[in-house]
Amino acid sequence: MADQTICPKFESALNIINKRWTGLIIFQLLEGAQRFSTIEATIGISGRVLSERLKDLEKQGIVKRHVYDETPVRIEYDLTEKGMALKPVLESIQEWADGWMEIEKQSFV
Amino acid sequence: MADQTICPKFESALNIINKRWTGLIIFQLLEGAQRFSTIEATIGISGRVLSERLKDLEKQGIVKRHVYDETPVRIEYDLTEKGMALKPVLESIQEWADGWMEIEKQSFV
DNA sequence: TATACTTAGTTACATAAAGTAAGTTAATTT
DNA sequence: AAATTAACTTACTTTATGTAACTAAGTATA
Repeated sequence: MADQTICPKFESALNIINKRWTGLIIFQLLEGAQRFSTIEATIGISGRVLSERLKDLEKQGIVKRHVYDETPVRIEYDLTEKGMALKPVLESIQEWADGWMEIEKQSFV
Repeated sequence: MADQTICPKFESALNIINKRWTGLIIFQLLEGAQRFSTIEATIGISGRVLSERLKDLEKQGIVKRHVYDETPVRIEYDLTEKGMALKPVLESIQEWADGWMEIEKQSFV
């Protein structure tokens, strides 16, 4: 009636990584610290969900929020060590994508 | 106003892999071919969504559905070559989980 | 000085995705 | 004949995401 065999750490990891947008957010931050609006524009996520995700990721210790008290204030997000440790995951996805994904031509409606 | 820098193959790959349950389904099938009800019970997904996911994954060429015409009929799902190629992805997630995930004690409500 | 713009969000509401539970079909066991 | 199992599907509910407008504080523009 319930799961048995699956490693709970693995399952929790999937619960984080497998959430919509999380992969792309982390991928972006592997490039270096970025501002809210930059992430928003680059990956095409809505502000509402980006805000939600960044808070989750911060709570998970994957992302860190930095407030630079300049005028105007600058806020940047970057990866913690735990977050950086996800690099091989993203790389393996990239490799799989290179080897196996077809680019579908988008038909513009 | 829109994304620029992200590799479209990578993005499509993430759109598949990052869907809820997909990771766990593939992880299960890495163990070998399995029946619908086994996957359902093992990972705790609802039948409705499992049915949906398996169809998607089949369409993507990641999973293959096999009908064994015994009585009663037996249906099994397994990974294609493309699906098997996701093994390193799941392994890298497992490694990250081992290194960085804390097990939260579940408080039963 | 007033108006408009930018950043980093939040809020309210609409739509899409996932969960729940019951139903279906065909065959099998009791 | 009634109950059970497998592999789904259907109808309905709850949750997640998208959209758009709003806020606050500062900056630039007319």
